[in-house]
Amino acid sequence: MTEYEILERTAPEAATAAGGERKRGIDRVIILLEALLRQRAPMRVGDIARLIGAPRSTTYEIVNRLLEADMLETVGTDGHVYFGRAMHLFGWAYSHHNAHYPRIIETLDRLAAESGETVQLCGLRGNKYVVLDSRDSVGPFRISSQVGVEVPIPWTASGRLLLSHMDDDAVRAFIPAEDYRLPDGRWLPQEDFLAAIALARRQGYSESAALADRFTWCLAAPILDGRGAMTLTLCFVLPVDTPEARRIELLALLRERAMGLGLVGD
Amino acid sequence: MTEYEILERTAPEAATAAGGERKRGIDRVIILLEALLRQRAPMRVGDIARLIGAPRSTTYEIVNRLLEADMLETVGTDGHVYFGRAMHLFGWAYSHHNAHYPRIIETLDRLAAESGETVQLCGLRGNKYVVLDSRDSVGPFRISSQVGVEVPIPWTASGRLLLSHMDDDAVRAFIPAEDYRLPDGRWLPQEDFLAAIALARRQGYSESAALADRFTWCLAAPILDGRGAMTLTLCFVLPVDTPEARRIELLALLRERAMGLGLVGD
DNA sequence: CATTTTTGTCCGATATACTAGACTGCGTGA
DNA sequence: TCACGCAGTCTAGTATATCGGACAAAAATG
Repeated sequence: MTEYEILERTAPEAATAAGGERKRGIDRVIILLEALLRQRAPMRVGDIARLIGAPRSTTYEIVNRLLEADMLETVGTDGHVYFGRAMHLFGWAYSHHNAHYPRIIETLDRLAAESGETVQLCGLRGNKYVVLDSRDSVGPFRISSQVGVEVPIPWTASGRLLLSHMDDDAVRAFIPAEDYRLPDGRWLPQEDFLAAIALARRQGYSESAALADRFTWCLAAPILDGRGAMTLTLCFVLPVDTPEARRIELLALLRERAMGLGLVGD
Repeated sequence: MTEYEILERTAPEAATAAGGERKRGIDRVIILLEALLRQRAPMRVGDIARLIGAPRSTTYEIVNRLLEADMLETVGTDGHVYFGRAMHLFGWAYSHHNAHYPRIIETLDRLAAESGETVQLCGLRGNKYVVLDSRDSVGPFRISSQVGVEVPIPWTASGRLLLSHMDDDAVRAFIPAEDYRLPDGRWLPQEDFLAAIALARRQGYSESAALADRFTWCLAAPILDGRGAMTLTLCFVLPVDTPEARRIELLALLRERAMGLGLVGD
């Protein structure tokens, strides 16, 4: 089985992208970078071309230009490419533009070190939820998570907090219908989701068991930015059998630390 | 004085970019992102247009497309834009593709915490030196440094290590002539630089006093990757009056930690 | 070994992305 | 009030970026 066939299997919709259409370079670049992010691994130019539905010649042209600019770099000797150093610098500039980002990361580190559990920094990207950074727990059966992978918002505890500034209609308009279908096939009733958001808003935290999968229990607390908006959350991802006493203890710790990060004028 | 005039002052060459030339979108995007990185602050679209020498209509077109893709995002209410969340994710993917990047960052954190000094992770980008991450010292007169700013390689201690895989001719071809001119106006003789590289190669570390500026003393040690290549360095940036005993102590610590990071098969 | 697939580069034709410039509306300062 | 500069959008025309396809060389495949 070629690498491409594997790719096609994981992202068939992209592979069937309509051919014959002329697209501009910028669009190709954006599609290419998104594809590379989803793939999370270096790819060969030929495979990229097929995956994003672009002509080979065009793909070579674009990839070479991006290599020149250091936005991509070659990996290994057989023509694989992946993100380049320029991306690191752009991304660093993005994160650190928020003046207390270093404090957020420090908090993330300390929470992980003190608890030994998986801790994540989460936010939205468009109408999806993404993990922005994480510290994975250490045990033999570690619960780890993929930074940058987009997940339907209703699958997550943090999502309930991140939407708590919206009214019901805004939420209804924001979330695509298919995102209410949980990974195990169950459909989450929209009204339940709206109620959960309201609850999260009242409580100032959110908790969910066996939502995105059967074996995790998530605790999430908001980080308020300078203007009191809730654009980031900290969250614990615990094994679902964590004793209640410990969950309560960790929730308190999480809320205290998250609270300590916010509202400190910008 | 408008913001633009300030910008022009700091990057006059870009502002005088030849007009009237038609460029493709990809090139505009790359130039735009580089400009934003150099500026290290949100900019308004009009100012971007002038700074990168692109027509206003084109700049709006491109900026809007990048906003849509989350590679840029609006900041504040008066039309400023800066890097967006997608950049964070691309950059994260870049750094963490190196499997032991988390260990490198952990080492950076520990060195900073234990010493209280400024510690940096450094590398090359093209034929320039860049700081990839740093932890700044805490004292009242902190020596801080800008991640992502490009600096001529001969100005840095790390640069001597990062070129140590090249022979003299390769170095001569690699470094632009004007990069031998130090910030204080002195010219560093090329032969001295080549000798310093050879010394760094023999010693396995590099040290420089009052090179990039009058008041810092830099210590650098290499991080070897899986194949023994020297693509990253860790370095201390110390006040120039740091007692010799302490410098020796810190150098030993730095070398030990940097050594501990390398050669652990990929 | 012969056969097939893939890689990387090149080229001419043309659909179109980019540009110049016009236009509106807002805010500011005289 | 007017004059001015800037933000943001829109349009028509053309310079050119993109595309399909051809090609040689390299790498799988049988």
